[in-house]
Amino acid sequence: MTTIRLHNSRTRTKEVFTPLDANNVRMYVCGPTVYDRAHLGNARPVVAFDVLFRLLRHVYGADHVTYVRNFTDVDDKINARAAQTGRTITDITDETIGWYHADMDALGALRPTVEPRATEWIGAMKDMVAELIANGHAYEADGHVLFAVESYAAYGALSGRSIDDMIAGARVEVAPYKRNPMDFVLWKPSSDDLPGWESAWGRGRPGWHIECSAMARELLGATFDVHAGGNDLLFPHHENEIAQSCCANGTENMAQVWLHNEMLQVEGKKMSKSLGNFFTVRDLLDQGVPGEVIRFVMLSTHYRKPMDWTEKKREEAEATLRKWRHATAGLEPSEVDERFIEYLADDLNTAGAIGQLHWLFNDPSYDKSMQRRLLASAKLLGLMSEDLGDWVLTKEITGGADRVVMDLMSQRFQYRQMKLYDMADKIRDGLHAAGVIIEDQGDRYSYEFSVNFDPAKLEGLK
RNA sequence: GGCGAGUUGGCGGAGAGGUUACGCAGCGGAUUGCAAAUCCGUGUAGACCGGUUCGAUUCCGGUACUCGCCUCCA
Repeated sequence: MTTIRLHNSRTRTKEVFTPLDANNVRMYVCGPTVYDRAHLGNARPVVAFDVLFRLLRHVYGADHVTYVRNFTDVDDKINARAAQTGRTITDITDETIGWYHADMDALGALRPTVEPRATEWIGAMKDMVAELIANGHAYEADGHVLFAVESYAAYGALSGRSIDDMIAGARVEVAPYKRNPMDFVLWKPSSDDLPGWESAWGRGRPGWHIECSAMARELLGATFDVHAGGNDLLFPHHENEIAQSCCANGTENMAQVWLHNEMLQVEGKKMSKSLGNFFTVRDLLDQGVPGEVIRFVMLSTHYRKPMDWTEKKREEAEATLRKWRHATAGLEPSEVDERFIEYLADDLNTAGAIGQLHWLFNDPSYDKSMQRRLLASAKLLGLMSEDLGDWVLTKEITGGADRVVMDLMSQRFQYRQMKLYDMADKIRDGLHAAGVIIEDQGDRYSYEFSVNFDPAKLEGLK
């Protein structure tokens, strides 16, 4: 069996992965707060940990892996959006979840086994809060329920900070009702105009961190195998999750392995909503960038390294996938390449794995056995699948442009036969400028539309 | 200020204490009316300063710089 190694943020080392139960390998990834379109940075953990999901399914069997990714659909940002637009909260969250699914599907991400919505698990959250109060790890104050960080000796272990350090450098709001400035909210009161649920502490709503702890426990158990998310969630979100879960469940660990992806950057800076330098996955898809190309770019950098999104990478990824898809059209996938899987099993080294795919592609044999392996292997990266391949071979272009291009191609062919090369080249250059890729093969020719294809640029050529 | 990650050839980006990463671009050649595509060949590295070693880009220490977290954020 393939040995998987993963870099555990908790121990800061790469460790051999051994599931608690090989018949049910369990992973949890923090999902989105659903108030807006997912930006490109949101897609990085989705794609990275989708590869982990595929790898685990490959190694342990598709029926033996449970992947939970939540939707945070109760949150102050959602409330603010509702107040600002006059729409209802469920209207906003339902729509945003639909967008999220559409966008992540376009990137070839498999749907997780379970996608719980926080609002469906309020009861479980209230139970957990009550347990934490009962065993002395939480207290009620001024309508809030707060977690007492000093009651948990291991608080700070994941992020490597002491409570004193945190207070020293803290910019947290110091509320008078907190015993310790670092204490965080488990339950907060809701005014009548905000979503709220009746509870032993009055009408209120859950704090952000308790949502993940409660849903993870309900769906995966008190301890499970992998908990993953963006590196910016490491503190405070994951630190707080551990505190809540371990104190409520009386366990030493919440998850065996914690994985954190590095940030996606634009122009060397983190892409984030607060900086306003972000664009959404949908923006790219609408510009004609295929989801498979976005995915390829994401996977060409290791998940624990910062990655810049650039136009050049997009072009290279597109050219590579186009080349692979043309050359392997009609080939049947065989088995997954061993060297490839070694890369992947080594802490999800997708960049190395792609390098191996390049190596397989340069297969000199007549039966193309290595290229058939490429096809089988690439599936583990979610690449080269049939459902993501439309962008290469499709000729369906709106507005009758296909007809126009065909006529121009045939005209050019005639000019060439008549050796009127100036005329032929003029058409070729014009088609090229419009984004049409031309290939001559002896007395035959073919063409294809690049993603930059712009029908308007054909106008002068007719 | 505290905590953490990183710095590889023109660009992107891996592995390995000594043996080709790989891709793109470049260069030379084949092919072509010329291109494109394809094929063959090929140059260029590992921030800086020390240490360990027969030998380090790879291990250890320090310096510089970049980035992230400490506040909602993937």
